Amino acid sequence: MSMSGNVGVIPRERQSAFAGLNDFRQMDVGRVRTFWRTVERIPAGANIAAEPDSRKRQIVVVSGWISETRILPDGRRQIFAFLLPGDVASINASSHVGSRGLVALTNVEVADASALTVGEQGERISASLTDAIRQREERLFDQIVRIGRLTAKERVLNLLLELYDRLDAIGLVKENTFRIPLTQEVFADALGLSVVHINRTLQQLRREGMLTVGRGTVTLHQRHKLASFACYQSETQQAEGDRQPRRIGALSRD
Amino acid sequence: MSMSGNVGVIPRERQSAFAGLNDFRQMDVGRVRTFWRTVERIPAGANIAAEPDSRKRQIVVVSGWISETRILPDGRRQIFAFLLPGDVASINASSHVGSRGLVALTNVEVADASALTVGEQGERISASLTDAIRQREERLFDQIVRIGRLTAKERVLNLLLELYDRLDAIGLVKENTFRIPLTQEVFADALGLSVVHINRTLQQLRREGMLTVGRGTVTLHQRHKLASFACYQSETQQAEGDRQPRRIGALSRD
DNA sequence: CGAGACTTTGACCGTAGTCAATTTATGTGG
DNA sequence: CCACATAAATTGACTACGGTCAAAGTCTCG
Repeated sequence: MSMSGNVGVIPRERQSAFAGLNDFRQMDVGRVRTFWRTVERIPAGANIAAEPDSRKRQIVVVSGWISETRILPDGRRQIFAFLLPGDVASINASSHVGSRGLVALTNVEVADASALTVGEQGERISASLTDAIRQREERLFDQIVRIGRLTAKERVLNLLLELYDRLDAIGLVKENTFRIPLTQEVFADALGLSVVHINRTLQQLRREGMLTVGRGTVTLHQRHKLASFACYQSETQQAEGDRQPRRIGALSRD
Repeated sequence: MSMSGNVGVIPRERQSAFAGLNDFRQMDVGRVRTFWRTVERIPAGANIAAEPDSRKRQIVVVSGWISETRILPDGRRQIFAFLLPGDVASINASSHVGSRGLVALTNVEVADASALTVGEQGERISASLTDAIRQREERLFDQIVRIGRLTAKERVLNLLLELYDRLDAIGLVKENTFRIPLTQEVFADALGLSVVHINRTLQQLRREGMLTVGRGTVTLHQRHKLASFACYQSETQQAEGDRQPRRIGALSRD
């Protein structure tokens, strides 16, 4: 299964729409031009797979949303992360049965990361990619905490707060509002909840005036309060508190 | 906060106990000798923090169990992963409030990864470290699926199966049995469940003859059946099954 | 206008959490 | 080697968060 979509040059006009990307990774305009030339376009809903030849592959998202997903044999689905412009991901050549897969949630443009790390500015970009990878891992931890220890309300808020910050960083937030091309089902699969419960949770959050949702758009009110309520900490901290060391014992009786 | 424990040379005699480590990362004996010299010993229950000076740091576990943990401001705790001999982890200099922390679950010996990647064999070891890092990420995904989409019984089995495979790979499994220095509370924090429920789940699994637990030891019966029951796949596959593309819609009404 | 995808609602269920008490290790000092 | 202290494992009673099922309502788009 090879990558869906076609390769093409993105018209210059559109560049303005992604202006934020420049700031995000400190890539200079010249570099971004090169960027455009190696961009691949992928239609919404398509799978992003590695070329049959290349074993491994790293991509950078230029525009659009991607989800990293795994589907269990019985149909249950889990979304690990959402990839936004500027994010990096590796594709395992093996996109076969059950692996982690990348799915375009919108029309997407991706660039080959390896193609960006060569040349004069390569090192600089390489560094920002390294940083992107680090952030990516950090987000996986956040995701684990969300589904492992937070309640439904907290999960929803926590994820929305993360998306807010990430989108804000690339200039896609205006007046506490951002576009979010996610289905409630997708949201549910990311947060380990059922669609029905996501729906009810969103309603509750709306009723409580914590957020406004509508037409693919989300507005967060009083982000500070929300953050502390949902145990959210914008890309750095977290609260430690070493619990007193316990005896390291056996799992059980017998 | 600097790394707890003291640095010392590990007596040669003990090396035999970790024979499996050689096979695991294909490190030749000579290299392992160097290994020992840079080993740091950490007592059970202690925190493993970066030296105040070194910004980032990568370590390799030589012996013992470590947990990667985060504690939320309200005390809830989530364990991201368990580190076993041969595993790699990076320590953020900032071991302050709320970050991800490494906690020794047993007496532990760790080596500095960077110290291992220099010299003649450095490249070879470096490669195996890279591989270890890849596996590590893969396991984070497994962890997300576990707590996001599996039931309590499945979670417990799935994790035990993973530990089985990892311990087996380093020669620490005998007759389907392995030692597991985990408290039910630790187990609970890793699987996003309550201690009480972990306890009851273990009992149920015992009653159903799927496993035997006792005195810090676990025996898995009919691993194959357990694996399919718990959606476990030993470090490779997974079942894909692209759900039909849905319309990418808005999150809601209004 | 219809079809299909998505959202919403209601009724009901069940897995897992909470609280609190009890029992069972495990260890330590005398 | 025993008594006591403490961590860990267990149990029971009760709760509640979130899941399931099924039907209806909305929105989009061809």
